[in-house]
This record gives sequence, C-alpha cells and structure tokens, in this order.
Amino acid sequence: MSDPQETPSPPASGRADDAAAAPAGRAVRVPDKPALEGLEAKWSRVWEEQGTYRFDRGVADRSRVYAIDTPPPTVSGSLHVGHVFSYTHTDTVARYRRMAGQEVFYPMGWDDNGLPTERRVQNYYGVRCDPSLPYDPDFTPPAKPDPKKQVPISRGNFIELCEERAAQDEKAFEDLWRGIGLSVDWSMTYTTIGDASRAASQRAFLRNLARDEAYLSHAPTLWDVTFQTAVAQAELEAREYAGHFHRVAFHGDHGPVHVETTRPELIGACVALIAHPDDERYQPLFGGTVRSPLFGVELPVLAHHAAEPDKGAGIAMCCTFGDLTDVQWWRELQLPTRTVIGRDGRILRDTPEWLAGGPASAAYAQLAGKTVFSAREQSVQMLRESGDLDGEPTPTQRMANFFEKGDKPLEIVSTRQWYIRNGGRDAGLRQRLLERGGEITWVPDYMRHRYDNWVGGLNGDWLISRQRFFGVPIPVWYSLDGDGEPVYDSPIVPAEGLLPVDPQADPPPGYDEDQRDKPGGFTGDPDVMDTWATSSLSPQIACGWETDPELFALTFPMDVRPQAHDIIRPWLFSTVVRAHFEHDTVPWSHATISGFVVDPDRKKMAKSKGNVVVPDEIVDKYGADAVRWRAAMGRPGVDSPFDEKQMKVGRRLAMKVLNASKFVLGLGAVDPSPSAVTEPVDCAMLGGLAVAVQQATEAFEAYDYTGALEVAERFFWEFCDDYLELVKERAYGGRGELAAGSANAALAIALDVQLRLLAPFLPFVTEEVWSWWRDGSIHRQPWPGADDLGSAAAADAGMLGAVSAVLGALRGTKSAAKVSMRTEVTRAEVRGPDAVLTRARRASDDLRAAGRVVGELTFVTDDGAEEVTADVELAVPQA
RNA sequence: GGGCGUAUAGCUCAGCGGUAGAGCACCUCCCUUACAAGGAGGGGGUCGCAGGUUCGAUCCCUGCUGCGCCCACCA
Repeated sequence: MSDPQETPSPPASGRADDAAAAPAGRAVRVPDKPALEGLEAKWSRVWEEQGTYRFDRGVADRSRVYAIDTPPPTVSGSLHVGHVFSYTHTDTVARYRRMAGQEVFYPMGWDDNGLPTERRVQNYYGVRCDPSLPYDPDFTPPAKPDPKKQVPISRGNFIELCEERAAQDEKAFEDLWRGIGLSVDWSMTYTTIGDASRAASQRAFLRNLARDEAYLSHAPTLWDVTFQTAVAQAELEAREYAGHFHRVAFHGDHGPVHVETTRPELIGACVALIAHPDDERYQPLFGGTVRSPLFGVELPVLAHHAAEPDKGAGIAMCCTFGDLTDVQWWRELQLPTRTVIGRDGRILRDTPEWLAGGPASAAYAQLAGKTVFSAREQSVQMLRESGDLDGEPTPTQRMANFFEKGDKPLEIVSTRQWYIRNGGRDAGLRQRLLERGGEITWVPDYMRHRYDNWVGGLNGDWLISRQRFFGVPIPVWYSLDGDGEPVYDSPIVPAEGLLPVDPQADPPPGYDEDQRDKPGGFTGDPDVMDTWATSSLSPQIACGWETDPELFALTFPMDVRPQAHDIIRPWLFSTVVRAHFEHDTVPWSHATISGFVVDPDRKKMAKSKGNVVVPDEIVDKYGADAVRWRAAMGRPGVDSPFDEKQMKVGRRLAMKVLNASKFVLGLGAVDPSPSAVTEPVDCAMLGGLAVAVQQATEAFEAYDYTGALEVAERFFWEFCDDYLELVKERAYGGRGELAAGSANAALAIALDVQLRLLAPFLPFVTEEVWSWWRDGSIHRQPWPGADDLGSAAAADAGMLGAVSAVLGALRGTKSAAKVSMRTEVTRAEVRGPDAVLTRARRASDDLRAAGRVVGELTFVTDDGAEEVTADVELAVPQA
C-alpha cells in the first residue's frame, strides 16, 4: 500500500525553490520536430513507474488530504465521450489540488456488481443462470453463443463467468483512463463485487438491521416480469405506453355501471369499484354492491378521495394490483388481496378460490397461463361475446412505470423484501436527510434542487433485495420450524469477522451444512442486494472503513463526490443515507455535477439510439490533451453537444505549447530569474501573467475549471501572438546583453509558469516540455503563485495591451495593403489616446523591431480617437 | 400538472447595470527561419417577446413564449 517510490517525485509543497531555481548546467534537449503522437503512451508509463500519483499516507493530517469519491463506472456498459468528459473534469481539479499542495486521494472503483453484468454475460456467452443446477467444474461456455438458445448453467458457473467477463472489461476501462491521463492512484482500485466491497456492504447492512434501519416486509412490490425481480422507486422510469380504454359494464341492482379500464384482463382481480365521495353520479351506489362481468363476483362500491371524477368514467375498478393507487386503496380501505398475475407475468394457472366453480371458473380457464397481453385480447373477446363491452376500445397513450432497464410495464405483486429506511415513510427522517443535502456544497449550486425534489417526493422506503444472482448476498439465514417453514421474524446473522458470507453456500453459525432446507434446520436468504446498496458505500469502501482505520481517518468524510446529474436520486441520495446512519455525517463536503455530452440534436447519447461517440477513436485521432481541452470547456452541470471540430482547437493549443516552448528554449531562455527582468514591457507581461495566475487560482478554488482554462489559454495566445513577436529581436541580442537577458528571463519565467497553469488540462504535452529542461514531473510541482513572478507581478499589466494595440495597428496597415508582414516601414505615425501611447512609447524599440519600422516612428496623441490607428509608408510598393 | 435550468453573431458559448465578446465557420491577405492541423487582418448581433424599476437594462423585477432536464401521471 505504501511502497516507496523508486524514483521519488518531489513532494507537492515545501519545494518552491525547485521551481524557481536556475537549472544551471542542465542540458536542455529540445526535439527538432516536436509532436503530440506517442505522448500518452510514453508519459502514462513513466507516471506508473514513478508512482507520480501515488497517495502518500505519511501526510500529517486530514486537512492536507484531498479525497475524491470517484464514481465506479459500470464496466459492463460501454464508455462514451460523456464519461471521458466528466472524469476529465474531476481530474483537472485533482491535478490542481495536488499542485496546490494537497495530497490527493484519488482511487478508482469498478462497478461490476449486479444486473448489467448478468445481462452482458448472458449475451456475451449465450448462457442463463438456473440456480437449480449443480456446479460444473469443467464447464466451458458455448463456442458460438446463440442468444435465442441460452444454455442453462448453475449459479456458481454463472458467477464465475460474470467475474471473468468483468475482469476483462475492467482492463479495457483502465487502459482508456490511463490513455486520457486520469491522475488516479491505480494501486487503490476496488470492485463493487470484490471481497472488500461485499464485506463492507454486508457489514453496513447488518448494522442497519441491528439499529432497525433495515427491515423485512411482505408487501405489494413493483415487479419486473422479464427479469423476475423487485425494483426500487429509484429505478423507475415513466414511459409512454400505448393501450386502449375499454368501457365495461358491471352489473348492479338498478342497471349496469360502466367503468373505463385499460386492463380488462384484471377484472378477475377486481376487489371493489371506487368513486370520489362527492361525485353526484355515484352517490346512490355507495354502500351497495355490483357483480363483475365474465365472473359474476359480488363487489362493493366504495368512496375514496383519491378517485378522480374526471378520469375515465369517474369510477375506477380497484384490482390487487393494477397500479399504485390500487395499493393505496387496498391499504386504506382494507380490501382483500386477489392476485391473478404471477411473477412470470402470466395469468396464474390455478383457478383462484374466489373464482372457483360455475361460470367464473369456466371464464378463468380461458385466461389461465396466458401472458398479460394475450389475456387482455382474450378478455376483450369474451366481453364482446357477453355484451359487457360498451362500444369499441379507444386507443390511448398513457404513462406507465418501467424498470429503467426493462421493456415491459411493471406489475405489482406481493412479495417479501428487504428495505432500508430512507424517510419515505417517516417525515422526521426525511427532514433530517433534506438537511444533510443542505450541508453539501453543490457545484453548480442549483443541483441541490434535484436532491430536495427527490427526497421530498419519496413515497416508500428503499427496497434493496433483488431476486438475482450476481450481487452481494443478503447476509442472513432463517431457521426452519418443524414444518420446514422459515421463521422470518428472527433472521440469523453472521459475526462481522466472518464477512463476506454467502448464505447459499455457507451454513449459519450454530448449524451444519447438512441441515440446510430441512425442517428444524435453516435456509439461506436467496436474494442479493441492489447494486446501489453497495455503491452507496463507495466512500466507506474506498477509504477502508473498519479495515484500515489509519486511511479512514485521513480520508473520510471525503472532499468531493463528482457525478452526473442523472444519478442524484439513486446514487448520491443513497450514499447520503448510508453515511447518515453509520457515521452521522455527510459522506463528502462537495458534490460536483457534470452535464452530459449530447448528440448534435441535443439528445442524450444512448446505444439504442446509435448516436454514441466512442472515445478511443477520438483520443487516437486528436490526442488526449485535445480531448481533455474540449472536456474542460464544458462547465459543471451543463450539457454540451458533441462537435468533433472542437477537438481541433484543443489540438492546436497543444501543438502551440510544443512550438512556443521549443522557440523559447531555443532562444536560450532557460533561466527563470525574476531579478534579471528589467525592461518595462517584460515586467508588464509578467504583471499580466500574475493577474492570470490569480484568476485561474480563484476559479479552481470555486471548482470553475473552465474559467481557469480560459484565463490560462487567453494569456497564452496573447503571449504567443504579441509578446513573443515583440521581444524576438531583442532576445536574439539585437539590443545588447542586458536587454536580451531581461527578455530571456521573462520568457523562461513565463514558460515555466504557463506550463504549470496548463498542466491540469494538458498533462501530456506540459510534461513533455517540462522534461526538456526541468527535473521531476510537472505534476508534482507547486501551483504557480506570486513568488514565481517576483516584483514584476506588481507591474503595469495594462502596458502590454497598449503595446499590442499599436502593433496591431501597424499590422493592420500591412494587411490592408495586402503585403507581407515582413515588409519594412519607412515612416509610421501612430495616432491614439494618450493613455495608450504613453505606455506604448516605453516599448518603441521593441515595436520598431516587431513592426519592421526602419524609418521614423512617431506617436500623435488624439484623445478623441477610440482606437489606435497607424499611418505608414511602406518600403515595397503595393502589388 | 410541479420543480430546475436555459434563450446573446450561421454554430458552440462567455459576459450580467454604463456605447456588445471569444472560438469555430465565412471573406481578404501572408510560405515572416517556433508553429500551414500556421500567421495577420476583416465582415457579421434592435442580446426570445411584453411590461416594470432606473438618469441609463442584454444584465434587476413581473408576465408570456420556445427549448432542455428532473419529478408526478397506468381508472
């Protein structure tokens, strides 16, 4: 963990002398043709070898540490440029903090736990998990997977394939992250299915259980029939779903009562008709009964305020369960449970007892075993025949709840599930969790509304159990009574020291394996936990909770949680819940929220839409620094459309850094000594740089990496376009040694400081240039400050602008005359406001050289003029 | 329906009380020994609409409209 670095990098602070020291006698090696190609491979290897980004836990105290709760990407998914952008955002901040003297704790996790990996394995290998099969030690996956004929394999074999696939995916992800220069400490990676995560996840769960923050409950549950698992509120997605309204007659003593339903297949599950208590139309029916069509079941007509008079016919068919309103009615009106849909999404094969016998039974027989879809068609057919369908079904679009990864609407079934309290049923807890959100600094600030909105709208506790295989097992067993029935109200739990456990493989304490599933013995809880139940503990897992107290004390609570805005509800909130219960704190002080990269039509990138941009190709084509530049131009929280052309701009900047550096060092400007800077224009340039440093620092402190980049970049271009041109001749020695020395010192300082300003954004090219003339990694140098610039920092920064304005005027005359910038000027009269000319006059020798003014150069003050203009005579006549 | 954000040059975006800015794209010119994936210069906008506050509004307030996202919505 704390292995010594082979080639020690300079510590992040206390070595200010290192940057300012003249590298006397050091060989400066500048390539003839500097290039961006190959820098990623070259430097990522060196950084790994030298442990440049290794976390040093030798730091004295928590305040020196900057701890990042890096989002563990889902390795079964594919990375697109959006991921690259948001991870780059965090990396720029990490690099700034490291240079600013903090010891950065920057681990990486891989989320390989859960349903996404299962699905990937099923498709990749053409297999499916059948828990009833025994483990086959010699199993090899099909050579040619056939997605339509998945081979059933045991739970053990299935999990092995999941682990194998995940390990390969993780390798590919790591390669990409290294390729774009994330300054992650790769010795601190974790996976959400690994032993440490499983133990942490189970430990946290058991502590929740011991404090009654987790509980088991048999209740109506949102259920995905495809995956055959329960799903949580945070995993819901409302989607448009096409259906039909069917006007169906129930039979009362005084004639038919019509309801409108989109789900006629649920008539057999109907337990009551319900209308609003104030609805005039149904007053006479309240308290009476009606008989259902097809089945003739006697049903009460009840009043409830949740019934909406203007929806459908104003009277609803309450089934157990058609939707969440039905659940509310079932609960509040204490209605019976009449389930007709099974967990496989089909109508139950056995006739339910309330439909047994007579015509009801015969009708039911026509539906039994059918899918919801065909049972609906069959029901319509039967209603038509019985004359209970009034008119034809009318098409409708409505919103239905889907599991975000599923493609069939969710059903509601009664099941036994594990929950963690989250304030959904407890106003006091909800309020406390809202307050926790207030303790976090949000970047951008308005993202806190999403948190408040979500927490305020919770309507139930967090359902964490999943009827799946590849996940962290719920670490409990149940004893079996004499009839072999599980005793659910007193689960058997393992000691923490035994974690992680697998109740399907390990017997509980006090039992032997041969007592499994025998009366008087035990049974293991068959479920696993939701992925978020583990990833909500990413701070605890990364920081070594209960396993590495020293590390935990240095890093927890962490400094920042970077993530995208789409997972505020499942991930950010659940992480707050876990830390609140376990540690009575927020898990981090800051949450930085990235926007998405969207396609040119501003649609979210999704594999299914075919608009995903694969990052590897872009990185190969333009280089990592160029892609990082573009990423950093996207501000926190703001979605930005992908436009490949913008990569060129970043690439141009990276190239410019190479070329300008080559030029400066080629002049022999390698000694950054502030005391040698004497010329006014040199001081002015450094004065301007001091302002830029100050602004970039303030921007970074506010997590405004974009602002920091803009400041550094703007200065750099002006430095290249104007200052370099102005001092070229002087630096060559055209006006004597002292004047050249001033230029050279200023150039060396400016290069040194600007490389460091740009290092968080362009880590490869800045490291490359640094290696030409300096020792150690630039990424372990101190962030630039006033000390680097000496007294020049107090210089008149506006002077360079004035000089540039005059130079621009001289260039303008040549451009208008359509002659080369090389053309000599035999006479020039510059006209402009006094404030500008007074400053420019102090650099007239540099101006003459840069503008190639060989004759007279005069300045004419004209305070009425808004701009600087020049009147010139050119040596070469117009073409 | 509720919440949040947003509306500035053809495009992507800064600015946010005092006569409109950048990059890209476009036009013109320049192979000047750091750089042609370059350099220099230039054209282009009643700052969504309507009110209000102010000496003065792109900027503050109110309303409206468009767009995006989050939440709610299965009778």
